[in-house]
Amino acid sequence: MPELPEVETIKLGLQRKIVGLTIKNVEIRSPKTFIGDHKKVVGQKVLNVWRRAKILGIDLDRNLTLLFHLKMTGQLVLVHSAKCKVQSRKRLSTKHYSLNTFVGGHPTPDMQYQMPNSHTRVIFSFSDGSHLYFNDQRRFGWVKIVQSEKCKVQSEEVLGKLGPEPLEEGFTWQILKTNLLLSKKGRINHKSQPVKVAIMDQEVVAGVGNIYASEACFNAKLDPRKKVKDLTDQEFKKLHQGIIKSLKEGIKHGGSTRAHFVNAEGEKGYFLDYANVYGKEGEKCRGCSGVVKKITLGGRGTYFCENCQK
DNA sequence: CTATCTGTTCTGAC
DNA sequence: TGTCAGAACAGATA
Repeated sequence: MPELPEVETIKLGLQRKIVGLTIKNVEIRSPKTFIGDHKKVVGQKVLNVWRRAKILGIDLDRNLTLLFHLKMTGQLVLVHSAKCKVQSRKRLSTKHYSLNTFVGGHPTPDMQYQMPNSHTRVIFSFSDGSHLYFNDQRRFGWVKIVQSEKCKVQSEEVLGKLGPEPLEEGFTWQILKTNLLLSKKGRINHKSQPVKVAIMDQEVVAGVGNIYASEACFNAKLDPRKKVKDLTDQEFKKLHQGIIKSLKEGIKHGGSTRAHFVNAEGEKGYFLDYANVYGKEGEKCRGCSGVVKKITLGGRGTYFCENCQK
């Protein structure tokens, strides 16, 4: 699932496995998905893998960086060795498979893990024989080549306008409050927005998507409908902590689920298990005796407990 | 079968 | 200026 915790999980996995390798080939199956001249990255070595908001970056030689955005249904699959290619579903052993592949992004049924599949848009081949598959069912995601130097945090040119990284030190409750209350031209005024909608703006805080926005409000015991301008300092503090907690739990989960990802039940277990409210409509609240309700805010599904989120 | 839902983000109309 | 629908697209689910 391509929100911050998922992209972070992919980053950690790729860091261990592709740094130092050289790209031997790039196959583009969906031209719209790849922006730039793919030939430029062939022959370049992977220097580093990083993340900013929901964007994944792979630094290469020659001041080149590959940027990935998975959008809603993007997925990255690294298959280490062609020798261990899975032949049929019956032979799909979790242990065997997880040793040789690394998967991150949008969950799909396990049959689809034979790579490439019908959703494969770009394939990178590395010097050690491994392959990185960029899959994206809805083709909203993209890969692009940019100059590494343009990826500096301050630069809006290639990464867009992004607020602070929620898991870094610079993200304090005061910064969150400032960004939420800031009103200046060219920027959305969040004051009259529901708090859940406001924290999904990447300029306020980077990387919070629809799931974690609901989860953050639950952790903060805050009604997602509450207007930003009505929040007290105490509530900004709770919101700040709620965001951090939800993302950290997501990362913890993303890391621990990876190995089980290929199980038959893996897909459902993927996020429904750890979420407190997301996707839990009608279920008992984990924090009180209430029932989780689903509403629409800013056009997006929103889950919360009316009883304990005030 | 049809209708409606979906984890993202940008654009343009009103 | 703020709000909203629609566009990119494809599949799962009711």
